Amino acid sequence: MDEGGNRTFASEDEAPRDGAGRRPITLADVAREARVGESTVSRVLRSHGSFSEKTRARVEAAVARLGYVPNRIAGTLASTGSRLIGIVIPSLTNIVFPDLLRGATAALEQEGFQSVIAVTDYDQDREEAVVGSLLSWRPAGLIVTGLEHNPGTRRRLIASGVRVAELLDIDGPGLDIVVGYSNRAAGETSARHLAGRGYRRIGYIGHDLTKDRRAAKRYAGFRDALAQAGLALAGEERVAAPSSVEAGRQGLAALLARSPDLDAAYFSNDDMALGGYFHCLSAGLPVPGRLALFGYNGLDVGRLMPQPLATIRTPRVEAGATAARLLCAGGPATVVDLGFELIEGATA
Amino acid sequence: MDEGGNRTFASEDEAPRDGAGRRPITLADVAREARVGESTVSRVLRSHGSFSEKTRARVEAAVARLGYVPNRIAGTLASTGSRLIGIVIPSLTNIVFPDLLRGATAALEQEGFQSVIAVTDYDQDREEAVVGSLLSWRPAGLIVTGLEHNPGTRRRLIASGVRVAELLDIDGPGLDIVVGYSNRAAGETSARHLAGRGYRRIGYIGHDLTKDRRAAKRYAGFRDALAQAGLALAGEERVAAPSSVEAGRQGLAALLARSPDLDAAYFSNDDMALGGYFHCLSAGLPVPGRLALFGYNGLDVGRLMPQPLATIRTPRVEAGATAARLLCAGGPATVVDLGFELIEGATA
DNA sequence: GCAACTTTTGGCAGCGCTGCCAATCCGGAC
DNA sequence: GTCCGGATTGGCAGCGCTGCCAAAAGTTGC
Repeated sequence: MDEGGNRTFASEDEAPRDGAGRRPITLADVAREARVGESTVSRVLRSHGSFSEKTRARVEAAVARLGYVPNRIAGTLASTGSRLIGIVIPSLTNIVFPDLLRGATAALEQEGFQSVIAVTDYDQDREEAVVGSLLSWRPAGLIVTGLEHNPGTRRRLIASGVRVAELLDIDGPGLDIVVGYSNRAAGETSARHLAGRGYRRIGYIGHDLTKDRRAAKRYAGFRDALAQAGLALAGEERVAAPSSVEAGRQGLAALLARSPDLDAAYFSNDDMALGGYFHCLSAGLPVPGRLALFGYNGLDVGRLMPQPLATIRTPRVEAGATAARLLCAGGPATVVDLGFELIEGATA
Repeated sequence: MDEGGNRTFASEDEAPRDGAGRRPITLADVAREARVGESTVSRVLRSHGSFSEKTRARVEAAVARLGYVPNRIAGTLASTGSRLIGIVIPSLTNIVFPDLLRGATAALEQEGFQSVIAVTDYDQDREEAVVGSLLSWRPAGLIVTGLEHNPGTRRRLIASGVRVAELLDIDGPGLDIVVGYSNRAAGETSARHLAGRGYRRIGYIGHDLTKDRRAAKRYAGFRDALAQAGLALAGEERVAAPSSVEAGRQGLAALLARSPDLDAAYFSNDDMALGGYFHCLSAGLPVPGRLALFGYNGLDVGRLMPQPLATIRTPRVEAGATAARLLCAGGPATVVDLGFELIEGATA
């Protein structure tokens, strides 16, 4: 039945069992060992249907004796649903997405699901490709980030008939389940906060907004709310790179070089803001006396800075967990607004 | 041939096609549509075996027309290898592991593999459970973290016959492929560096070492090298929590309260060290004049602090990528020492 | 035009498991 | 002892795809 060292085998039943490379052990082997039918083994292993206690013991003993590991590939093919959830995130560099994963995998595990992840690098074409790739595993559901997808992605998602949860944004129409918060409102809240505190010459330091649509929405909300307060951005710097501490530090330095008279800086993310804070420390700029700083996301690190960072805390872990639970539960399409929280901190 | 409002269907072949919920489209549908055999479609889709250009075009047109998505579950069951790699990491909170994932998923994608991830929360029993769960997907390989596993996990890994890569540690015997660096040597290097700079009253601030075996190895190496230099730890603080900025900040504060005369602090991780740095800033302790700080991992944030953090840079992304490539390549068992790099920084 | 190949193609038996259905067993009730 | 209904159990047809093998279609050389 397979490459047998140099003995020969009278019947397939005598072929060497697994252990480390031989014929894999199957449900049929367990059934034979336990002297019951295959369906009985299947029922016992899934605790589904009825069987006697004696049978259960027999089967479990056989499983242990043979070291049987069920083959979920076969199980999934034979049954319908797959107990796999695909998760598509733009990046693993920004801690925001591991947070989301964390919430999702924890909730999925409780429900007995497994997650397959894919990373898009904020590229919509890659998103389309990885969505296709994930769909080929016939997942029970898909978690994607944001509401903006290119037409091919939308088409695939819709055509697949798979439940989809779109995360971390609710500013726009969703396909099915939407879990997140309003980035636009977060931007507005940030602007109102800074304006309310009396800052007038406010600058913006952001990363690549064409790729990060949620950051673009915060930016738009921020500008609009400033305008309502009779203000305009006193300067801005877009770093053509993903959000990072370094981008924030260099961005603020560059912006101050051009517009030295800013009194506040709004960053597209907390890690950018932390970079800005480091710049202020290095340059000897008192915060917030000389320059106020405001971030976004509410990372732990901001809370622990000598002066806690003024920011917006977003429920990322909760979003992942909520989406996972909704997907598993299989209810109707919904939009869940988890909201966000203004953290006043001490830097603005 | 596809979704027809409320007609009835003469034969199963006329049953409504997918679109959003009907009978899923299969390879057989594509074959019929393209008027070729199923195996021909399969060959074209996998670019495997030979077929004419004309046939390729016909098949691709049919695929596009029907919106066919191959079913990898069925494909995997029918063929042998699964093009899935399971990745087991202890945590998603510490950026180290997303880094590892990043390297691995990027390399895997190039090879046409997909990754399934599972998180253990530094718990060996959970590791055993998730390894079992991942093995049931019959992955082509498994990436796990560290060399320490409980007996059940080892048994399963060995019995499965699946290739395994153990990452981020090379201090001990491995099962198959081992990719990483010596944590012990990193601890030693750190101690020698501090001792060489003339620090004499060195304290240690660490997180939960019973769970994080690699941190424990660094700690052991650090103590041993100090001893060789005729020194001993002048104090230590173990925070009973995972590594975090907060743990570092509180840990250093607590340690200094007990041992105010320390001249240097060695942290189990960079995020702990960053917390320590924040404490120094808040408490007005000059760094490194009053207290030197030394971390581990070489996170970006350390490089961008007003005074770059003295630390050890570890090749985490590279480790993930290397392991992924080795697993896909299928060579012999090996140990790959990627080494680490001392970053002198300005805090020690 | 034909033999000898090579390329292209189709048919079909599984891969290992689950779902359905029929068979068997068991414990009263009669 | 017999009959009945529910609890257990086994058999077997797929799930959708790939691998193998043989058939069909082209090619080339004479």
